[in-house]
Amino acid sequence: MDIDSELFFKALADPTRLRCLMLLASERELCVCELTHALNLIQPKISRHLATLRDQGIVLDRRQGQWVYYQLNPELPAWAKAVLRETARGIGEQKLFSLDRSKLARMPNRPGAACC
Amino acid sequence: MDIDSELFFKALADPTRLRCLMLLASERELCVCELTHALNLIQPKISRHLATLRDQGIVLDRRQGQWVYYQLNPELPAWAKAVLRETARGIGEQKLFSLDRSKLARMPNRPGAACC
DNA sequence: AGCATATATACGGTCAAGCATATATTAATG
DNA sequence: CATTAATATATGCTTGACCGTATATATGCT
Repeated sequence: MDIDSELFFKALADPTRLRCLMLLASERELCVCELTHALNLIQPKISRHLATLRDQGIVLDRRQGQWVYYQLNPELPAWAKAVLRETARGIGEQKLFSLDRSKLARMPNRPGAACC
Repeated sequence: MDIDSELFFKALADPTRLRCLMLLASERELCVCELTHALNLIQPKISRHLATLRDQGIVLDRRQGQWVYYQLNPELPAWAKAVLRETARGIGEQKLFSLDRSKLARMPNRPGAACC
């Protein structure tokens, strides 16, 4: 698969999208409401940013019932995956991103395959 | 050294800056006129973009006589260096970036330590 | 000093990207 | 079918980034 490097970095250059991607890098698959809760942002904002990531092929979406799950596109070129991996490794421990993870971990009534 | 991840990716999200960084990743040190020639862009544009890279600590500048040389900041955090390395490996062979390199290689009267 | 070259900055204008609010769509449930 | 929950999109607005042109600064040379 091929992506445009300029668009790829533009995608990472927005804090909301970067936080989503960092969470997706550590959690495999998340639905919009989980991301909304973890980042503590309003739903249309999350949805809009996920749409731009999807339009660029950076994430895949999958509808299951009322939920839409997003994951990193496994067909991203190797260099793009490496960029995401190295970035997660490098900044994942910063307060902002750790808090997102713990907020998600503490979310009540998480939907998803995990629980059923 | 520490950098802001959002600003870092914003820096990579502009084609002029990305091309400069890709060239610097393969050439160690380049002056403004070499970059101007290689990318075939007007000088103030190159200069302005290099200034933003410098202000963010992504590159270092060094004046030598009438020339100002730029290089990747060796004190960038490891993850940022890895991102640049992986990106160069991944997209360096695309036409745009190869052409920049060959344009540079063919530049007449290149200044710099190389020749003296 | 005066000119030429290399580089940096200032200025004014344009356009894209992001935002919040409001509304539409889709699916589950009663 | 009506309602609720989850998600997506539309709208109007604002801000910031980038651009080209013009000008300033700095260095070297004669």
